[in-house]
Amino acid sequence: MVKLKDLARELNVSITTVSRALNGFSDVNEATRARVSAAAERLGYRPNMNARRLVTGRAHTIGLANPSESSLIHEAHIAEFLSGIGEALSESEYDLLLIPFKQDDEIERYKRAIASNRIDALIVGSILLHDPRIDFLHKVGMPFVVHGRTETELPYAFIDIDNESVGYKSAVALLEKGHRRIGLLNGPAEMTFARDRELGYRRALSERGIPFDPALTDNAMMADAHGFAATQRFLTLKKPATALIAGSMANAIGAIRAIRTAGLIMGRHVSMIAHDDIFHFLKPESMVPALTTTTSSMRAAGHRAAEIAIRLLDGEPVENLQQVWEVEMNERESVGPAPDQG
Amino acid sequence: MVKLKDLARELNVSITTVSRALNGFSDVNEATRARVSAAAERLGYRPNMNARRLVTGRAHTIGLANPSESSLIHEAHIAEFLSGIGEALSESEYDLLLIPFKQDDEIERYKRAIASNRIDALIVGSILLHDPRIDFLHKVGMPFVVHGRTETELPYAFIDIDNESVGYKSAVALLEKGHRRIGLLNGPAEMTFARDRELGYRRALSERGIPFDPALTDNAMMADAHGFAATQRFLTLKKPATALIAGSMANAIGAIRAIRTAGLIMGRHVSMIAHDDIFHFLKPESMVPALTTTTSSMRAAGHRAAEIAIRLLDGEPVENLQQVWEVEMNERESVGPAPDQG
DNA sequence: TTCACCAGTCAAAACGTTAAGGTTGATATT
DNA sequence: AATATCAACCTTAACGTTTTGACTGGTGAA
Repeated sequence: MVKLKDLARELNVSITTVSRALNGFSDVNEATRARVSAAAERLGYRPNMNARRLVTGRAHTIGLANPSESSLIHEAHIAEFLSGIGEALSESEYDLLLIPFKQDDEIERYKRAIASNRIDALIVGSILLHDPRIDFLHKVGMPFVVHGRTETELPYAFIDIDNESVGYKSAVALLEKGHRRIGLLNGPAEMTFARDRELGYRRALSERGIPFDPALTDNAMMADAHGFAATQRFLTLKKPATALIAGSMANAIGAIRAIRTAGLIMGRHVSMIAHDDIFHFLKPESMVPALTTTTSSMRAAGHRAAEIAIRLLDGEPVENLQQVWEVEMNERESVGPAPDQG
Repeated sequence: MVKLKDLARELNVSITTVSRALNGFSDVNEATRARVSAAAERLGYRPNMNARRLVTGRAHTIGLANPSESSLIHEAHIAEFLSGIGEALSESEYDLLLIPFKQDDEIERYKRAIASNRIDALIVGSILLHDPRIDFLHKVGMPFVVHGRTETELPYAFIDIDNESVGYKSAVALLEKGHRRIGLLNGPAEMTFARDRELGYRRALSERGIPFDPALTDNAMMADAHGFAATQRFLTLKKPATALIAGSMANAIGAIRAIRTAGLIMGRHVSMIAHDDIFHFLKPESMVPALTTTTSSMRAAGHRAAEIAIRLLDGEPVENLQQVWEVEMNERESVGPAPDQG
């Protein structure tokens, strides 16, 4: 492995000069810099990251916690999110450290990663309404970016989509088609995004004077099986749902199966709008009928989260690093007018 | 951040003694070791990873390449695989470095990670029949574990499932029900796993004297839309398929939709067996009808891959680190007898 | 008594880089 | 002519570990 010393010997200059030449300092002659760069290129020099990390005290690495039991939404979403982070980081020479954790040792894992100087910043997801991780990170002063939001007085950097609007827009679109019984297949109640979506959903209802019926909401992790079960429940109520809002493509698939199993046709007997985080292996436009969705790219969110982390480390104030993305609605074929109720 | 020096001062011993006590050397008095451990615990000492890495020359980190354009099967699978790696690594204090790459710079990224001393070993997936990455890693002498297999004379550590058997068992199960026209929804032809599955499929056919019909195989990335399109093609041949083998749950979903769209019933008009890598958000047993599958856990594979990497670094010979897992068949409701052909 | 040995400890060097401050010799300023 | 300034380079010290080899004082053997 070729190191600074080798380059220095080769070029008859000091190690310092080589280092400063490569790092773009102004007190090195342009001719020398050119010679150094050429030699570095020729010999395939790459700085030893660990030496650099030790002396600078910066790990040049961003951490991301990853649950070992893939329980929550995480599952497929995280792959896309990760790719987005990867895109952003590879442009800026930062590394990504995955921090695996199980059940309840997440904060313990954070401590370990922080104390051993492995990371400069952290990206945290799967955010709860009241999330102890946020308090902890604040307390120890580790820079962090939240994917989502939480209830706290403390300032923090985040990237989130407007989940209130997801619930609101979806509900409004269905209400305008005459639907009055709209089932909400939502995420776990303790998660902020699920709370926000319900808030939007309820606002749409109340603006139109329609009472909220708790029997028409389901809180569970977003999985195929839950979408199926909850939809079956919604469709067999005394006053069954005529429309559904699905929290993700995963439970939308289950919902579609439940609709079919009941002998109903989506877009005719039952309408549906799903939220799509964009998986490449499951496209709403290729469903039959094509699924109307609210859309936001998980990958883009990962990309942005990483960018925010880097800007944070570059000293940009937290206030500039709080972003909420509007979601767009893609109207397709799964929404139709409410059927006449007997 | 508390360091060795702090502990040494606190305990009135040398830095060396603290280090050796903590690292379990035999030449330190048990009483001293106890005092040191207690103090380390009390003050929350964690070794600075970067200093340790620098002096030992080992990064204590395993790398995993991650495509930025999530094109191939990778997508959802990688999340499970990652979790498995995470499980294994967290038990052994190793870190996991994600190495993002796009299109064709994968080997370039490897070089960078290796030369800068970021990783001790690499796990590589999405393996091609002839894979330049394997040759490269051999050449530079970086320890690596392959998830899958490739055609090469060189020895290497791997974890793979018996894909030939996946193709064979699935085909046999369908042939025994009288099916003679079996569509194979396979992965890209240049990938080893897809080649192996086709090999098994063809062996089953030829053992029964049934000619292989290329019109009944489809090679494409495993996505919903491809499953749909290929199934439509298979079902509209002059002599249509009466059964399908789907390479993953992703294109199985598309296939199911195509079957329904054609007004056919799975398990009755068309039988199907899919390979299931086990996603928690998509369960074959909760499909209607429940899907018969061959099963292998992507998560378990990730776990094992990481274990192999660690054993490799511990000096275990490559020959001991080559594992092929048998897959099991889960019979459910999507396979029925071949319908009478007009 | 002398020597060898051993358990337990330590000082010093090394890992490869960055950063602080000093040293040149040449040019500009007075 | 003396002094200040400056570009360009260098020496040295750090970063926090691990590791090597040396040093103790005590014990047992000769």
